[in-house]
Amino acid sequence: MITNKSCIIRLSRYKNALYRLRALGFVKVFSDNLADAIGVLPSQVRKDFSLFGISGNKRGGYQVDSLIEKLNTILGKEQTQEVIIAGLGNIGNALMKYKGFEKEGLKISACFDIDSTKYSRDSDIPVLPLEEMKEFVRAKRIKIGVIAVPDIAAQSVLDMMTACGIKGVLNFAPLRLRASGDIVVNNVNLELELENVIYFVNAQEKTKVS
Amino acid sequence: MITNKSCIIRLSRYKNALYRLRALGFVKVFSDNLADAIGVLPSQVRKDFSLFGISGNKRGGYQVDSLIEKLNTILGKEQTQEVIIAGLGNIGNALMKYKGFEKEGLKISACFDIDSTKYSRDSDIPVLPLEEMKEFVRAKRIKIGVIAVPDIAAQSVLDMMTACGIKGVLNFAPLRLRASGDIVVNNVNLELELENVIYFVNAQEKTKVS
DNA sequence: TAGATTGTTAATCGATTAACAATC
DNA sequence: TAGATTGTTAATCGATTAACAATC
Repeated sequence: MITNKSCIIRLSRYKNALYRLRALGFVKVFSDNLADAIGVLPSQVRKDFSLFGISGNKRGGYQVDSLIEKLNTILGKEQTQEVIIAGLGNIGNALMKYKGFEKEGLKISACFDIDSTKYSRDSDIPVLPLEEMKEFVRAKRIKIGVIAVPDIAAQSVLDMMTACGIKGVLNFAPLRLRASGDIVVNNVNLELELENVIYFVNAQEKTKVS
Repeated sequence: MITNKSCIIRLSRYKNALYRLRALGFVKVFSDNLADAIGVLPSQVRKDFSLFGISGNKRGGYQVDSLIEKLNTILGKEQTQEVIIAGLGNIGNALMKYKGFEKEGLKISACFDIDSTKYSRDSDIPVLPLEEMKEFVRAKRIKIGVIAVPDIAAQSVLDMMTACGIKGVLNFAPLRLRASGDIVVNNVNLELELENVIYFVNAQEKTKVS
């Protein structure tokens, strides 16, 4: 199934919206309920679903429970996903402590750093030397990693993760990484996101003046 | 100038690439140097530039210095942009301490929280009660805010920022905020980004098997 | 001059939206 | 049955890519 990122992001949003709707007592939903909820058109919802073979009932909409289940299967959320973090600086630390992941079925299994003062083998989420990554990842068969190290170290950490058998990476270092092999890299660049806000604010102010 | 987000993101990337190229000694660049650097096609580079009235020299490429200057002007980076953060939890804290912003001309001017134990009026970046946001923002004419508060508080903080005169927001709360008036909201949803990586890893594994 | 590169126009591509037949 | 909603096909839209004349 080849689909684009924004389509998958919409599936996640549908899923989140459905949990809210279910909490409100909804048992079935129509494409326009979901469309309203995430801010797209009803035909977009139906199109997305048909792309993944999700079907509802003509005139009867979709059953909330089974829809959530199907979306979770597609998104790989039937089981808890274990994730490791490389780099225990500001961002790595925030991610480690962030409570939002747990309720999404994401478990931070360990953090890795080069600074030995940060090591703590016995804490809830162990902090280990980078050199132990391969052993840990292989033993636990972990597929997902987060890169939160300084820019200059990011490429070598990606290479290390690739060598460990990590299959997907969320990268916070603000530079383009060269991926070798078939590893998926998704970049989050906070400076760029802020710069983007600033551009559109300035653009809006200019159009208002003119 | 109405353009889409990905075009502006590319402008930021060109700019970053140009700094690197300049550091390597480049005085002029061609569209295919820049294309290589950020991973697009040369015609994309020229198209983007022509959209913003940036022109080079036929056969002579673009002057690095003046190109950087023009991009910085477009991106609103001629002067330091002051930013406030609402919410001093894990993410807010990481952003406050993050060194990457400073060298991008972004200054965190203050943080706001409801927890009085976090207040520190005299630190380098003051931490203030939420109620003082309006006064602070108006006095300093701040236009950009970051929302890093818990989900349930996010909408009310956006409303507060709107009331303060904030024009652009980077939102880390994983839910869709309703913007009133002409405020720009850019959402960063870390759970969604991770979920996305997981989906594509699973998708890739499936195609490899078959 | 010949060759290289821009800037712009046209073609392509893919994603979103609209329309509507099928049907519950 | 009449009305509402899906699922899919066709139309639209916008962004990316290719092509090429202009020109340095």
